[in-house]
Amino acid sequence: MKTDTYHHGNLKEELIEKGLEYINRYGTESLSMRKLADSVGVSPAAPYAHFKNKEAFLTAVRDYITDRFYQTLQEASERCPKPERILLELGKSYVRFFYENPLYYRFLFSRDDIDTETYQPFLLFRSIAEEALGQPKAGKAASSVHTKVIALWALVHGLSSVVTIKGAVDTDHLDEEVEQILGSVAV
Amino acid sequence: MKTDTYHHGNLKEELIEKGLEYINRYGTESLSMRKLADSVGVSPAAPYAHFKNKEAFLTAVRDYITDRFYQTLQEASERCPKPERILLELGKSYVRFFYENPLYYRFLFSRDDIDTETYQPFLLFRSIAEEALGQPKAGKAASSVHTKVIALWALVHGLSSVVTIKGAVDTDHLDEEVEQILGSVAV
DNA sequence: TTTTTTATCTTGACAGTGTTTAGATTGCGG
DNA sequence: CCGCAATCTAAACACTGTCAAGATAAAAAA
Repeated sequence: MKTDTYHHGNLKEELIEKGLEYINRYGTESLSMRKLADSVGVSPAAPYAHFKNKEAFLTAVRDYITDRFYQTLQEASERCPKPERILLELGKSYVRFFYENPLYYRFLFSRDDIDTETYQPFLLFRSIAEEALGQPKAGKAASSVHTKVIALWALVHGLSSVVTIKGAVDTDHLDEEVEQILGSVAV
Repeated sequence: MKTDTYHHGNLKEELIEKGLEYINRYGTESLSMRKLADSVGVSPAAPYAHFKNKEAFLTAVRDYITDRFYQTLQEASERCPKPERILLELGKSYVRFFYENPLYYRFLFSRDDIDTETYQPFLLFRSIAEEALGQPKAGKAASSVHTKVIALWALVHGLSSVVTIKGAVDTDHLDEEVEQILGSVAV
């Protein structure tokens, strides 16, 4: 708040938010710790009191975005009244999130340490999808549900990437398009 | 070939190949023009006789990879004898290409100037998919085929991304998995 | 309260980066 | 063979990530 104090106050949070803003506007490549520090009114080395290095900072921003993403999915699933439409709503939110923030997709998935068993957005997606597709019981049924979940996930995930490519999807009617596409592969 | 000449000979090509190799081994972030120049035995500024700047160089490498990708898809489609299986074979090659070169996916699609109408791999994919799904004639049928093509593209594209995420797909039996996933959404 | 500790920030430095400029070298067309 | 254009080197610039030493202030301990 007050800018002329020696101690900034909440530098860590402000750095993350400014970084988030910058990434969504200009991308990750041109982001520099020095510019970021300067834009917050702090010396070049100040951020290193809160982050071990640039990579650690970017990880923090990624975690921040991932949280937002997770919340978006959760809200979408809670908002949907009819259980037979929940997969459609979930898919639409998934794609819309990245459509509205085109640079997030590349940024989020540019790391290689994501694990299916710990990645919260996927775990949420999976549990909802499993419920909607019918609980897996045993044997062949379970593996069939599993592949279908992966297929659906890959589909919305791919759509999120494809939607940023010019001419692929009519983004003026994004929700309808996504719904149609999801419908065309028989959810 | 001979290293001790003032003029390198084919610096441009060698830079691209070395860059390609580096990216696939260490990723794009840590790639530097100076290291690259050094690894080819040339002074730091030499690459700039062939590329306007780093971005232009990376674009050249992207184009190079995109060509390889295109050829891979084309070969897969030509290799497949049965027309009813061509979509499966195409999808498997698509995914396998990025599975074998995990860093290519991020690198290729980190630019935002891809256009559906000029991006060769997509044009190839579309023409094959349209053929396999039945030529669009007019009216509703055409738009139905179009959405299905986008859906399939998004699916294999998403799988290419998902396949690099730990635990998502059993990569020991990649082809079978992909075939099963494609089958589960009724191609 | 006063004192001590700890977290936070600044200053100054270093190596590495992209890139430009001026000049050296060389292959090639006349 | 000569001159031109392409290709390279050397030297420089601004900028980057990041570390070490010290300044400041907030929090904890006395």
